[in-house]
Amino acid sequence: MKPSIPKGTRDFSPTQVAKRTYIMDTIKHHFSCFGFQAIETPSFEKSETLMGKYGEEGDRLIFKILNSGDYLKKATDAFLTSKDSQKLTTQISEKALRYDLTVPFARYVVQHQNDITFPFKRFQIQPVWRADRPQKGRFREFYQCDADVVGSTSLLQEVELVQLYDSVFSSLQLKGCVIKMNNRKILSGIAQVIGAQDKLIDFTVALDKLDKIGADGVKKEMLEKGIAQDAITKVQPLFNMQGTAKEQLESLKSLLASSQIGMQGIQELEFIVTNVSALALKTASLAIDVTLARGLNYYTGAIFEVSAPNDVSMGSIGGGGRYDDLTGIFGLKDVSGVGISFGLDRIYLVLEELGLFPETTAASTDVLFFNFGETQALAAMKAIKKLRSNGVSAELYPDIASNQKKERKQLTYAERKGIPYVVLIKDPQIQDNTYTIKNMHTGDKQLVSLENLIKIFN
RNA sequence: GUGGUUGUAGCUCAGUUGGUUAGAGCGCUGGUUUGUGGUACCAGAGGUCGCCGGUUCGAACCCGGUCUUCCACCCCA
Repeated sequence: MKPSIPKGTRDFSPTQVAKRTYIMDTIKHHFSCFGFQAIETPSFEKSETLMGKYGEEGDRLIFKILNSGDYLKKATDAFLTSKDSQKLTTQISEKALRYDLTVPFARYVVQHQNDITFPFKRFQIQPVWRADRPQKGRFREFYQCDADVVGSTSLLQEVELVQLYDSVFSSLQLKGCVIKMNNRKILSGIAQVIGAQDKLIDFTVALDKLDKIGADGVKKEMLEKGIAQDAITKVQPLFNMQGTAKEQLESLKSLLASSQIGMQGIQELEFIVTNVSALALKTASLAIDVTLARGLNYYTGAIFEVSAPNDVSMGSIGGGGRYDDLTGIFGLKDVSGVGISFGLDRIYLVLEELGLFPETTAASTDVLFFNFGETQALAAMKAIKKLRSNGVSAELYPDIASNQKKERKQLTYAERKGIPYVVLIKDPQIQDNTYTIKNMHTGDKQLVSLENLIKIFN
C-alpha cells in the first residue's frame, strides 16, 4: 500500500511548522496584548450543537462521525431501504467534527456561564474541518485563530477588533490588507426598503457576488431567485457605491431613510468608522463594502472580512462579526458577542508568496558534536550538558565515525540541517578540556576551552 | 454537490500514430578524487506506468469506473 493522506489534509515539514509557529506566535502575542485569554474545546462536538448553525450548505460540509458499535441496529428500516441519507445520518451519527470555533465557543459560554466573568474575552487557535472540495487556499482541515468578546454590546469592541487585525498584519509585515466592513442591519434595511425581506438570504448572496460577476450578473441572479424587477431597480445605487466611507454612508442614509433597522446599522458603522479613523491604522485599511454578506447565518450586526493584498490571488484571510443570539440557541439569552478570525493557512500562503517570512524562523541546532568513539562521545555529552544548561541547543551525532566515509556523513548531516558549528573531540585521551570547533560556513577551526565555547553562542 | 484537470523510479518530469528488455536529471548506495563535508568522475540499487475492469493478437498510451492533484462553480478561512 502506498502511504498517503486524505484529500484536503497536509503533512507539515520542520520548516513549515517553524513558519506556522511564527504566524501563530505573532497572532497569540497580539491576542494576549488585547486582553484575550486562550481556551480550547474538543475537536468534535455533539451533532446537535453544530447542525443547523451554518445554513443548509454548512450542514452538508460538516464531517459526521459514525457511532461506535453496531450502529445500524438502531436505524429505521424504512430509511435504509429508501436510502434516505439525511434521516439515516441522525440515527447512525451523533457526533461531528467542529466546523468553526465560534459555535463551540457559544456552547462553552453557555455551559460555563457561572464560572465566566463577563465581558469574556477569549481566543482560540485550533483546527477545524470542512468536507469541502479542496482548491487553492482551501483545505478540509485548517486552523482558525479566533478572538471573541461576549457579554458586551459596546461598539468599542468592534473598534478594538479592527485595531487587532491591524496590529497582527503590521507585525507580520503584511501590507495592503483591506478590512472590509458591513452591517447585517444595513442588509436587512435594504431588503425591507425594497420589500424583499423574505428573500433576504438570496438577495444578499447575490449582492455578495458583485465584484465577481458584475452588476448585470447580480441582477440576473436576483431575478432568477424571484426578486421583483422594481425592487432591483431600487437598489441600483448599491451597484456603484463609490467614494469614501463617509460618502457611502451618506448615500446609504438616503436609500434607507425609511428603514429603522437600516438606519441603526448605518449609525453603528458610522461609529466604528469614526473611531477607527480617530485612532488610525498602521498598515491595514478599513473599507465599507455594502455587498459584503458573509456568515449571514448567525451574524446580526457588524460583519468583517479581510482581503489579502491585491497582488496576491487569495480570497479572504479573515472574517468575523457580531452575533446577538448565538448563545440564545444554547439557552442563554441577551448575551451579545463579537469576534474575528484569522485564517492561518491562507496567511501562510500569502506570506510565502510575498516572501515575508523572516530568515530566523528556520532555526536549528546551534552546534553538532562529532562522534569519534565511546570515550569521545561521553566527553562530548558532558560538554553538551553544560551547553544546554546555558541555553545552547547542542546535539551529538549518535553513530560513531569509524572511517572517513562516516565522518563525511556527520558533516553532511550538519550541513543539511543548517547547523552552523561542529565540535570535534577526536583524541581518546581527553585531558585538557579543550575543544576543536569548526565553523561550517567558513571552514575555520579553532581550539577553545568549554567556557569560551559557551561564550561563542551567547 | 456540479464541471474540468492531473496521477510514470524517493523527488521533478520525458515517453513519438498502442508494438519486443519504460528513460533522464536530482537524490540514494558503493568506490575513486578532494587527505574533516559542500567539487569531479566511475559503478549500482530502485518502477505491479494511481487502483479496478474493458477494447485489442498486443496498452503507460484507447474506453468505463474509482481514488488522488490542481482549478472553476456552490460556499467559505
